[in-house]
Amino acid sequence: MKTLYTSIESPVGPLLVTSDGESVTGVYMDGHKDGAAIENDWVRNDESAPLAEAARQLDAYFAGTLTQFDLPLSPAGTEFQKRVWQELQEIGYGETVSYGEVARRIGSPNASRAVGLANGSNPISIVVPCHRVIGANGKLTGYGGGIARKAALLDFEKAVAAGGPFELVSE
Amino acid sequence: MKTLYTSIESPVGPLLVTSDGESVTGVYMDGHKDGAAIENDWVRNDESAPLAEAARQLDAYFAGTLTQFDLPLSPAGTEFQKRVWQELQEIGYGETVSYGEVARRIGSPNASRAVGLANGSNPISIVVPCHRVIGANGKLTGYGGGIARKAALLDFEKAVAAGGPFELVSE
DNA sequence: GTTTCCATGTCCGAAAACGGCGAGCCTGAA
DNA sequence: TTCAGGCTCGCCGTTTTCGGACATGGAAAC
Repeated sequence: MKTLYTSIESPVGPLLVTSDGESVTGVYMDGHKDGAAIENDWVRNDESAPLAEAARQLDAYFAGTLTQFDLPLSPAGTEFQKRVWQELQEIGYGETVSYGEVARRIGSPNASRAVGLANGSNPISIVVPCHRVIGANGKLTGYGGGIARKAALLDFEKAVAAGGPFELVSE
Repeated sequence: MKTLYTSIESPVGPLLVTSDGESVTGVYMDGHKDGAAIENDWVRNDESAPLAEAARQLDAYFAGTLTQFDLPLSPAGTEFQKRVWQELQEIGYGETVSYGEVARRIGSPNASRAVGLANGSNPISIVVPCHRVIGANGKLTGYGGGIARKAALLDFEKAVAAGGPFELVSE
């Protein structure tokens, strides 16, 4: 099962998108914490269905015309992590939720901290909106791609949702 | 990559043989130390090439007509373990070698004890002849399938090699 | 307020324990 | 003297265990 990948441009810098040929397995920002390195046995393929579709939807997202992704996803992780990532996709566009709230929703009320970790190891940035989870006190607290990007994404989504003029600062 | 398996009868009890479809990955005795348990996602298949061939050669081995196996093998293990298992296959039929000697042969003269461990975790009994390794003082010291079986196998091989009458006690 | 604890899942590095050993010594019996 | 046990101690890869670090949050004590 070879890993396919492509790279697309975006206001937050180039995005590396990976796939197993059937589903999207990752979306990484440049300079991401876990440094998404292209492995030797990966194959660049811009036409593979999941990758092409992901590129299309990401473009639409950054144009402000798409507020909900519809892609086959299969992120690699533990049961707990997958439960968290699943739950993240229930968070509406432009909304924010606290780590503790996510913990409650998945039935582990005390695992707020573990949710933070799972959040941090989310392989599919943006599409799985880990940027919509913030501290209970309103602070952003952290983001794999850097807090600045997290803030930019949230501001952008709020502006679009409000129908107002929007701008996503490049960096 | 599903695991295929079959089971064959032998003088030392039923043998569980596993394969990845291309090579033999394991040969386990009944009541083996690491208890070769059949997993849920394994598929019984007596006709798969490697398994059918393994069954044929094992039968010949126990009949005393085969003294050298010729099978595609791919045991799962660390580099060190694979080096050890590779070396084991160089030991002639009916011969015995000490743990320390094996250690010297693979270039780690002092790793005799580690060789013992690697020996113990050999997944392909009989075909990879871990039973031919004994203590420097001549004692058998140990065997995954039980010392009695180790002794029986060695006696059997010596008798066959000597051209004399042979008998492999059933248990 | 704010400071301190604790609960919680996962990963990672370090440390320790554990063997299918073997060489070196010592003891005790032919 | 000789040699077979038996004991101790170093060797080495693997596995297990343990302790910390973290994208937190709530309760309790000051």
